[in-house]
Amino acid sequence: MSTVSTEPAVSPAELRARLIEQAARILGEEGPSALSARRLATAAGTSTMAVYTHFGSMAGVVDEVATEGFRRLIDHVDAVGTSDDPLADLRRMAGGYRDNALENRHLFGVMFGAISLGGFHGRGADPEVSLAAFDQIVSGIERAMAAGVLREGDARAVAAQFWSALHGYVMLELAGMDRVVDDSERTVLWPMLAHLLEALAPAPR
Amino acid sequence: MSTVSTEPAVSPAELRARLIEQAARILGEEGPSALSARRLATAAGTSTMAVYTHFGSMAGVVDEVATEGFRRLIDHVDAVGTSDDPLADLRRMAGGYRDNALENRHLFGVMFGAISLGGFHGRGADPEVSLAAFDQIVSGIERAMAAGVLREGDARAVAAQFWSALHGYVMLELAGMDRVVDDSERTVLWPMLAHLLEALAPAPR
DNA sequence: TGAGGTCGATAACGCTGTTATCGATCGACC
DNA sequence: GGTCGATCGATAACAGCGTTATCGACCTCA
Repeated sequence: MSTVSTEPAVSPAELRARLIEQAARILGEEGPSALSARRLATAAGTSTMAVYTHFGSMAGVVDEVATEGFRRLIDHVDAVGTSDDPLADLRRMAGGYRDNALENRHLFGVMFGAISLGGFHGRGADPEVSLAAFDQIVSGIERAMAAGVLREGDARAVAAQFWSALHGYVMLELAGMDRVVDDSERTVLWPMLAHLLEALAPAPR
Repeated sequence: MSTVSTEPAVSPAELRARLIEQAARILGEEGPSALSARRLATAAGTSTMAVYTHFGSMAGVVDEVATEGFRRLIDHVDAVGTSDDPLADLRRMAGGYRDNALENRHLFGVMFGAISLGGFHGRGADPEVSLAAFDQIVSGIERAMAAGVLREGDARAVAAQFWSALHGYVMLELAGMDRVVDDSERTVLWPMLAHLLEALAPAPR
């Protein structure tokens, strides 16, 4: 028998990807407190040093995971597709946004919670990726304007309003604040978005 | 000279209050990563054990600080007072909410960020206090309904919509997302709230 | 075949949250 | 008035944390 290792001998790039993947998994399954350098390294089958050669610090890991979270959000929202009813598309985008947040609550927290306790919080996700997520909403608004169901105007500003309202509802829901109002999905989220879009509708002539 | 100590000999209740006060101060001045049991104990002039006898764990401290944050928010919003223009009052409440968040961003993060990294997050603030904060908004909405500038309806549901939109804008601003839209206070926050209230206005007869 | 450089495994630093132990101090009750 | 009981906090220890220095192994290119 030779001394040749029978192990796969992963490349640095593979290892890096595996670290991000495992970090996202641990975060999602066990929450923020379970994500440590040693734990992450073991899960990825390597040593803690690999974490530091690839990401510099745990904050670097978090930034990378946050970016990954935005990529998944984009995919999730993209999956709802488009129809010939741009307002319905916006509603379905909102639903996708919310579903993604509820299914990946810890990941969502990292994406937006520069605010973190006891924690490493780095500089946040790659702006290019988080901007792409915002651009999805902008596109949705633009389609609605082009179709004449929303008043023409600054699509980015309108998209930011839509996003703020949606995001706020989701954040409050994640924080458990939805308990202050019963059945809030039916009496808060959808009416709120409907009101916003209604006020942005073209003036009746 | 007797052996009587010249120290103040603080009571347990005083010490507890001092711990909460110092925890809020450290968090506000130096951020989440500076808040440790030893650091907190030293700042309050005691030992780490005091933290555990009074709060059980650091998570307990965080819950208490979050509750304190809601109390300060309530005071801040209360300070705007009321006028005979309920809609203007709502706008000023929103301004107070936002100002409070920007001035105490770490505290704000703890209040709503059950989401925390590497962290202790406990069960959140005392529901009674956070509910009181929500009730401020409900009262504002009720006054507007009573004055006939908002359509009569479920004030709690409407308040939740108002809160969601406001909260979402503030959270995105704290996360640095306001950079995706220029001058967002003027083109996002106020127009968004105006649109929401406009859609909730009584139907013209 | 050799040289250079990248990458990760090992071990150590000071710090963290948390707990066991124990002494002091204060109030109640006989 | 004196003693008993309980509450509270100071000390010291534990395992685990992020991070770093060291160093050996490997892969690439000449």
